[in-house]
Formats: sequence, C-alpha cells, structure tokens
Amino acid sequence: MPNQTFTISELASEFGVTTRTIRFYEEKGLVHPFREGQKRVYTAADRVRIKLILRGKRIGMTLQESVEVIDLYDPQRNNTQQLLSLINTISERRARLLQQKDDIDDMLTGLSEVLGLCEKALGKRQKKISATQKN
Amino acid sequence: MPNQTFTISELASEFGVTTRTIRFYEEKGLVHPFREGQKRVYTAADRVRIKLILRGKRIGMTLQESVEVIDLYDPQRNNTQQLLSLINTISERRARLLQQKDDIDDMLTGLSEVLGLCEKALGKRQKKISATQKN
DNA sequence: CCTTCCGTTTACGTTAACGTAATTATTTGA
DNA sequence: TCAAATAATTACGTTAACGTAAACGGAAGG
Repeated sequence: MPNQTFTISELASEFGVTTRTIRFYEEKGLVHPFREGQKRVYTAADRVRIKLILRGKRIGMTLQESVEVIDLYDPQRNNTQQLLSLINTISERRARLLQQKDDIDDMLTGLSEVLGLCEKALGKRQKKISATQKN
Repeated sequence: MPNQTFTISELASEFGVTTRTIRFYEEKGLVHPFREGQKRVYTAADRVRIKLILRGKRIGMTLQESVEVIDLYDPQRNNTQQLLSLINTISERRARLLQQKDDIDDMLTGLSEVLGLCEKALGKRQKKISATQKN
C-alpha cells in the first residue's frame, strides 16, 4: 500500500501555497495532520482535502463552503430527514454552480468579441506594413 | 431614446444589495453617478457596470478584477504594443475561466455521485415501506 | 406642523484569509 | 562541531468588502 505521508513544505510547494496557509487551514479545522514529535505529518486524505479546498477557492468559495461541500461526501447520513435535507443542499449548490458556468460563458463570449476587435485592428496595421514594405 | 436613470435604492433592490454597497462601489471608483442636488442619479451605463461587477463576484473575482475585465471592453487602445498586451491579458483571463469551468464540472460530477447514493439509500427505504404497507 | 420616508456624510467596526516578523527547537550536511 | 536549513509557536498586521450607527437634510402626506 502506498499509504504515503507528506511534510508541510512538500504540500505547500506542490500546491503553490505557503506553509502558513496550511497551518491556517489546520487552525480552522480543515485538516488534521498527526504529529511525529513536533512535526506535522499529512496523510493522503489531508492532501485531498487541501486540493479540494483550493479548487473551491478558484471558483470563489469560502473555506467554510468548501468544507461543507467536502463533507457532503462522507456518508454519515442515517435517517430519511437527513437524506432529504442533503438532497436539497446538493440541488441548491448545483444551481449555483450552473449559474456560475453561465456567468463564465457570458464573460468568455465578451472576451472573444474584444479579441476579435483586437485582431481586426492589428490586421489593418499588418496590411499597412505589408504595403509599406512592398514599396 | 429611453435614456433612463435610476435612484440608488432602485438599483439596490433590483440587484439585491444594499445602498451602502453601491455607495461603496462609487468610493472605489467603479461607478460615477451624477448628482441632482444632493441625490445620486445612475445612468443605464452605471447599471450595466454594477451588473457586471456582481457577475464577477459570483465567480469569485475581486472588484478590481471585475473592473479590469470591464475596462477591456472600452476601445481606448492605440498602438500595437497595447493591442498585443491586451490580447495577452485576454488569453490569460480566458485560461482562468476555462480552469474554473473544469473545477465546476468536477464538483458537479462529485455532487451527482453523492446524489446517486442518496437516492439509492432512499429507494431501499421506500421498498421497505412498500413491503410493510402491503402486509 | 409633525412625522415618516428616502437620501447623504462621516466614521468606526467586522470577517475572512492569510502575511509577516520574532523567537525557539531540531536536524543535517560540510 | 558549527552553521544552515526546516519546522514550530506566538502574536500583531493587513486587505477587501462591506455592516452599522449617528446625525442631518429635503419632501410628501395627513
């Protein structure tokens, strides 16, 4: 079994964050490395959690929101009430994500238009230059 | 021409934010309402800017980033250098947006899986209930 | 005339998510 | 063995994006 562990600086450099950031996540209860003497030791599970948290950050989620989403994954659901509430939570989150995709698509469309104008403007200059060089 | 204008509370309620928020955006130079006496008067252009800023927020952009993106639209570009730099900016932003879409898709996939488990769990209970009711 | 709504200004408060020392231990390679 | 690198703890600092409260001005309605 790989059962690999990681030091704090390994994870920090892998994910492009500072060790301070990772310790901060621990303060907030987002990860729970164990200790070898004084040093923190991170499991593969910790690593995944950090990865998911950073993914959340990229799409504008707070740390708490990311944790909530991550926690949806662990199947500590017993009764029907909890299951129904979970389904609700998921569908709400899903709606927000779809909205975000729409927002992104809109923005991408806008950027494409601007890009088109840019290239058009540059094209004219190239023609001028070509004409100049031919003479 | 419609040439419509808006009061601060109209915009606030339309977009579901407080007037404080809109005044804050003005402090930061994101909008420039003119005055009628003391009162702020917003143009359609101001309205659009606010809309775009809030769109940016939904996908995790800072106010400054939103402004930068919005400013890409106004064609105050003169020389080739500026055009090339603009193209660069656009392609970087585009890359980030595509990354975000991937992140969202990953998260949606995860949520679907959890949802599947939920429904499976609920299904079993329904069977039990059905069986109970038949007896 | 008085109150009730907007609206404005000024200014201090708040939360999230780290940054930035300063100080102290531990380990490790020259 | 000594210095350099790596880690930990403690604690104050910072930025963004508003919230909240106080204090005041015009206007509209009963």
